[in-house]
Amino acid sequence: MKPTPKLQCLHDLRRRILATEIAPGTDLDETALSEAYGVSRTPLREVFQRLAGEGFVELSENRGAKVASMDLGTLRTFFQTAPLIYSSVARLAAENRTTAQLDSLKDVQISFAAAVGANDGGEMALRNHRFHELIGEMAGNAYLTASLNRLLIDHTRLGQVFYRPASVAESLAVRRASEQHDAMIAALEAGESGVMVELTLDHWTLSRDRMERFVRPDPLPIDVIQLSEKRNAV
Amino acid sequence: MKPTPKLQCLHDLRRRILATEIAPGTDLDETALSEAYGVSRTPLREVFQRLAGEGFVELSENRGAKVASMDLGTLRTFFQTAPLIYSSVARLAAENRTTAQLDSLKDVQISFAAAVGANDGGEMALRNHRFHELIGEMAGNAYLTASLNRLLIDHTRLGQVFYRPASVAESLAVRRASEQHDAMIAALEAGESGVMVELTLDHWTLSRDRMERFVRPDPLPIDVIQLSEKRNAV
DNA sequence: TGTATGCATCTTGCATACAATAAAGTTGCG
DNA sequence: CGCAACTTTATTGTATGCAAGATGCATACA
Repeated sequence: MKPTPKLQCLHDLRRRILATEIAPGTDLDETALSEAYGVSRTPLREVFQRLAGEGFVELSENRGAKVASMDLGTLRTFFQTAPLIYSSVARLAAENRTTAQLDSLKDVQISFAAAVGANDGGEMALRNHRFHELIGEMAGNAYLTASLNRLLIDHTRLGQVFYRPASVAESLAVRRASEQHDAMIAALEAGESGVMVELTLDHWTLSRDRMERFVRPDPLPIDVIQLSEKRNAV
Repeated sequence: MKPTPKLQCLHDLRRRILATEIAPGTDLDETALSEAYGVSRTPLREVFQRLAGEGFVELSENRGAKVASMDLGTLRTFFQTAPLIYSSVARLAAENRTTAQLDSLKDVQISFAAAVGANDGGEMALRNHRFHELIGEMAGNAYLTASLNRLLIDHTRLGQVFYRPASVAESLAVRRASEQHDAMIAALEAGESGVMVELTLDHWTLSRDRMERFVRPDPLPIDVIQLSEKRNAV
């Protein structure tokens, strides 16, 4: 693992996209980025191609690279697909995980818990991303991993939105999520695929509810009496 | 759609890999291929990156590109995953297909039937590939499509093996597959997702059985009497 | 005032030349 | 004769320069 500028650029772009530091739909300028990362345009373009393959960006002819957008259609398919893939991967992970992978997962979970303690929303989202990415690796199924990683990109980007504010209710949900991670590690270690699947679905439900509440928050208070008076007045 | 040499190269490499004209595991030489396709190494490398993103090839640092291998692990996960993804995609395709997509699908099926008539195994496999790729597009689910397309790559490459010989039993199976395609088109047109899923699973079973029979053929005849005589002789 | 066309500028795409890295072969020494 | 270190060679990775395409603006005409 040597920090060649090209790989550093690749990793940093991934991170920035996941952190929505670069917003979905943003055009990526070759010249500017190549100067910023100190690489020439040639390797940068290869990085773009690779990011495109992973679903981080979209390429179009003579139009350069653009961060993958998240429109209504994307969101719809996201909610449609996530439970299926997540639970399938969870089952396989419990069956196939190696102890080395389990150790890595534990490390990541420690980092995640630390971020929760520090109330660092961005860090939490990224560690959470890595946590689930690792579970994907445990499953050892290249076909599902392709799906999973794309789901995780959008999941993390959506998560950035509501990891930030950290109201009291939110931080409670985050602690709950962290506990679920611990339980998952236990289930994976024991190879209890059934438990793992159930935990994963619970985890999904928790996350989904928070996303839904963000999209459709409680309506602002309406002064009902005033409204009815108005109606009578007319 | 203009035939720029770069895209031509991309498509041709895809075709050759699917046709196992370039065998799994083969190393791809940049210099040789760039000369062959009349493009410089720079765009060719971008093609490699793209093919890697699609799962056709694997890249490794300072080691160039290699056609995606198909070892035992790959096969195992392939059989494990295919029915799940195929049926999920089938359901969505029936719900979301546009008439334009349906027209394309009909065209491809005509080509497929023609290839069956001409007994052209390679062409059959490629048209079949495109048929199922289109169903993936109909589903309109980028996450599942990522999985599906990777499955299809390996499915087509496996298929090349047994599409070739075309014994009497084989050609019967192929005709059966073609009929299933027709039925699928009808189900998609009617939006009958349940029927579509069932057809897809039948289609999978047919394909799987042929693959299994190829991997584990009927054993050679054993002269049992001779063997038992030998045993007595010892 | 609205629209169309031509020009200028900027961005992307490609090829060639050069640098770095890995593989293979050779030579020297034990 | 065998092993090891060094040199050579082949192949990959990177940079720069140029060409082609796209975008935006200005000007002219309806």
